[in-house]
Amino acid sequence: MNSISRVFKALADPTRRQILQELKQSEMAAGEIAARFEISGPSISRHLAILKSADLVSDRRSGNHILYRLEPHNLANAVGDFLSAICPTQVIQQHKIRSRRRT
Amino acid sequence: MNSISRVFKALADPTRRQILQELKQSEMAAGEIAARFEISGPSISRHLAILKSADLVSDRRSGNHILYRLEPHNLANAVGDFLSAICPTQVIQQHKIRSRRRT
DNA sequence: GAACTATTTAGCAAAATAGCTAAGTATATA
DNA sequence: TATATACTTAGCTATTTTGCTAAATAGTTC
Repeated sequence: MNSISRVFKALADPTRRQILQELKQSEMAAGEIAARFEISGPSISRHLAILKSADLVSDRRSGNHILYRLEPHNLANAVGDFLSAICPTQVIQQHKIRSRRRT
Repeated sequence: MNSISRVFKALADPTRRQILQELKQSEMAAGEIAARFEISGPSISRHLAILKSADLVSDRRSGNHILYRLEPHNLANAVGDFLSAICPTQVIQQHKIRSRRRT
């Protein structure tokens, strides 16, 4: 599966999108993430593996914990490239994902 | 299912993403779209229904044909809102989905 | 209205997805 | 080294998704 497919597949699940939201604040241990959801630890672990394989998060071990961190560049690249390929520039400009109007 | 979920589910399939790309040029009849893919007409018809239920395309009848049209605003809104919610402004600005640098 | 064209809907099979529990791996600590 | 903690991997089930063909619907034309 190619990169863009992995990203959009990863984003198709609401739990995974929510995990990304949680990680926006700061990196978190897998267990800490799991504690914020109703579903089981192993299920969250699998969601994290899917997010990681899409390069939307990265992980690192810290002692007994595994810390997950959002990788916003990869998210912005994949999704942004797609948007840019589909939507006329004008539409993107009209939307608030634009950067500041004047620099 | 809510709007954002419908959009991301719709975008999860590569055939559907490609349909959106094809529609970027101009509106097209269902059969004309189907002709560009290997898969059967009924399967394309279902993909179109999914894209429509996510408000990513609209359709209108013209005589014997049903013409599908890209709805880029809905695409930009849903995906853009999500990106804005997850990625720091800085990351979005660095990416080319930003609008022109200076106006 | 009968026949033709364009498209969708129905019904089915195969594959993918997401959930669970149980078992395995890795690190920390007594 | 034994035990505890934190996660992941394996193996299973239920559900959803995607593809197909056949049948139904909508509009056009003779």
